[in-house]
Amino acid sequence: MNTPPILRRLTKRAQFLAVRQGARAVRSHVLIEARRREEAGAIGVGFTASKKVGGAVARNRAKRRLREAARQLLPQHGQAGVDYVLVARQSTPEAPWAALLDDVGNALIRLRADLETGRPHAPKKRASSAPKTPTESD
RNA sequence: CCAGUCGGCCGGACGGCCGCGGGCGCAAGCUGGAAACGGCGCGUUCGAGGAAAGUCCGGGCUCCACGCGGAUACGGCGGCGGGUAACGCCCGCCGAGAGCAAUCUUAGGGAUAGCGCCACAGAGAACAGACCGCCCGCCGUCGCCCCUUCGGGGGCUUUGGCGAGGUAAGGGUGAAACGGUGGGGUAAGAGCCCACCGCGCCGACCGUAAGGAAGGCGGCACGGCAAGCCCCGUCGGGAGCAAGACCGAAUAGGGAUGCGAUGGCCCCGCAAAGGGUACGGCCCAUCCGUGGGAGCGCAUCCGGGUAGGUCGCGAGAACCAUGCGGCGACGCAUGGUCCAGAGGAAUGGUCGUCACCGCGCAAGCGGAACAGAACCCGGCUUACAGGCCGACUGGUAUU
RNA sequence: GCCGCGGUAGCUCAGUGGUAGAGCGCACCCUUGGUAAGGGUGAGGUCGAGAGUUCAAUCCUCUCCCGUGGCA
Repeated sequence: MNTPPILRRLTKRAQFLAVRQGARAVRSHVLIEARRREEAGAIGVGFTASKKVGGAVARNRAKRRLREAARQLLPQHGQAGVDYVLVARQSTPEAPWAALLDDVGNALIRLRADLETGRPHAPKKRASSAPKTPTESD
């Protein structure tokens, strides 16, 4: 963990769709999705804001704040080899900065726990590999 | 000072710390690479708007179509003159309308080129019409008066009926009813006549023009809708940077060449058997035979093209200053400046000071609009906290 | 980013320059011992919003709002 973690941005639509199949953590100001990639290495991170958040100005602002929060917190709480997608919610542009940081950090910690403990079964349930492998019992 | 009208401008400022995107540069350092060069890093510089928005017009640019030109169809525009690359935009002016005024609004060609529509109400609605009413005539009638040869006649008045009579002033309907007011006139009325107003025609003169207009003539006729069809004038080929150009993986498929394997199926040639025969080894060719092709496999190469990538992509109808021309839109000249360019998309986080607004005696607390370039430019439209400047109008006060 | 289509009753849709309609649904009544079906009656509309043209606009024109589809 003392090796400097390399952040890599997710840019392609396919990457975002893949992360949707992983674990997720919802907080009042943010929704974070995470999924372990096949190959290890850098921390992947992407940001997204739908039109529900607001106009172009509000969406840009939400993504900027999420980007800054990720810049501060992801090196500590993120895991190498995992892709994260931070999704803006309606309160993201106007939320107090401390509360937003709290939500992001909290969600990242929770996701790390989920990925480590629940990795054998929990992620695979939703994983995109499900269609290929025979469907497990629910 | 109060109320109002118009035009122009701004859209918080400065500074710490940590970060972001583009350009340029880089001695050393880390890293990839054979190298060229690149990544990290370091330095430096630039980094959203007045609407970046809506995508409603006009252009540039690109591709497609098309001999030029013109016509038709379809669509846009529509007072006149000017500005402009162009416009449906802007400026000035004209006409019409609103306002005490400053000023504002105005899709504003043609209704005797033609077609169409004008509901309901109303008597009548587009070559108009006559319900009530008013008047006249005829016949009757209540009352009064006059004349009388006593049969009746005439006049005034009340009222009723009839009329292929007059009239359109009044009532009433309607968005709109073949001018309005007053007077004369008449049986009653009427542009029937007159005055003024309105309307129509002509029009000296003024203006580049739209148009204005002294004056004259005409008793008055020609309703509205063309953002209904249409006519006239004028403009327009279509699509759009997801245009378009270039590079181009994996997989599948296409083509060329070579090699290999060829049992069957398919196609072509030969013709032994077989069959036909006009008796010419002339004709036919289902299996077997034989030669070839196609098909099959492998290799190499070629072209299209998907994912993806590169370009298109910003020195411009650019901006700033000054001067000159113009009422103005704008133009010209000189000098200066370089000013965003991504591709899940760059301006954020935090702290401080000042300025603005609200609350509060105060310390202080809270607020700060509309909104994010995506090929570029000129307009229009729409959204918007707060503030600044200038010009003008009306009122009030003072002089 | 560019281009197109649509908005009428709770729902699905007609409609035309002068009256706003149909089917389903809803309410009440009849029918039935009681429902369903059937029959009858009725309620329910800023015709997405605002301007303009017109005597008159759901309709014609312009601007805005919302929804929806296509284009590499």
